[in-house]
Amino acid sequence: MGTPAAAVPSLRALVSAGFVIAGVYTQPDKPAGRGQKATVSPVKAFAKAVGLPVFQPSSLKSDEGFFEFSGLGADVAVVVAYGKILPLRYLKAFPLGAVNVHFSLLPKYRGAAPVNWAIARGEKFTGVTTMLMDEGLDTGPILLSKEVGIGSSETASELTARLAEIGSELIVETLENFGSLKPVPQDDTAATYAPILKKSDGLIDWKMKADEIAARVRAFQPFPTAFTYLEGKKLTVWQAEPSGVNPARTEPGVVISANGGEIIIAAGEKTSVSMKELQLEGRRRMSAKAFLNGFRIQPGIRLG
RNA sequence: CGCGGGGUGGAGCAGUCCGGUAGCUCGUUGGGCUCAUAACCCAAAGGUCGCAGGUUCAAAUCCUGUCCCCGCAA
Repeated sequence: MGTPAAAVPSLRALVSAGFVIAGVYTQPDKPAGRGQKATVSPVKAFAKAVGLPVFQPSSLKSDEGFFEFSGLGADVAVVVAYGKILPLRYLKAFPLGAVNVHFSLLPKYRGAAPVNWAIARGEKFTGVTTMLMDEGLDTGPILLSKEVGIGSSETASELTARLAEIGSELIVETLENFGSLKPVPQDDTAATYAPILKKSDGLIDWKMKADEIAARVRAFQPFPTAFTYLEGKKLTVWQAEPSGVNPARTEPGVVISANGGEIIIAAGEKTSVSMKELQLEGRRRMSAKAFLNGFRIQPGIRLG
């Protein structure tokens, strides 16, 4: 059971490892993108490509839906970013229960956006964990986990792709050694949460320190992306890095300089940020240098 | 038929409303200046204005159709 691109490697790995897939559950096709075209989830696209049966219930509450699920007669359910809360009876439908692949080192970063928040908080490493699912939110006993370093300039998109691959190896290893693994209860006192990201989380608060802003720029990709406003238009920041101190104590959000291919913005606590890659609404993303060729930004104007 | 913006020399943009020699910043090439430079000065190359029709003496600009890109909303 899974939906986004991050779930595909696990499904592929299970197929390659020789596991028999009784069925693939994924979110229903939804109107998305420009012109509200029906969009197929990456997991569905892969499943259909390799000829696996696909199920896309819009709700898991009905009895018929559950009987269809339990009727698959599988040994275990594998869940990777499915996007729905599984009712308890689903977790107990098969002999070995349900195993989840979570992209953090549990009990840290429980929740929907573990990769994003790990980067946003400036973590140096995170990881992947497989666990037996219980009723709570990512609270089940741990089966296996693997630590993974976070690159200093790595975006959440890039890290998610890496973790997805590592997770695919971990889920295969978990299932192949299932009998000998001892589920270890999580230390709830050490738990932290990674709540689902909202659009508004992307709005840059220029009063934060430069390294925090830069971390969020990397953390909030591909959604909701870090953004600010330039003369009333939304300006998405795709790449940024701390740019030393802010000697003149310019107010946060004010442009300090904009030439030579660099756009320096004042941030909190006398720091400053260099915006390297930008995208103005309606335009495509481009380097700061290219941006300056067409948009003359004068020092002194305020963003946000 | 969800809303909107855009496709103009290698890059990013202006010009389109009020048709009539295609402009700006950057880059490139050559030359100059300088101890030197992403600095400065001079010069040059480079564009069938997304594509196809139409209107007109004349279309980047007006009309019709079509392809592609982007933001919002989901």
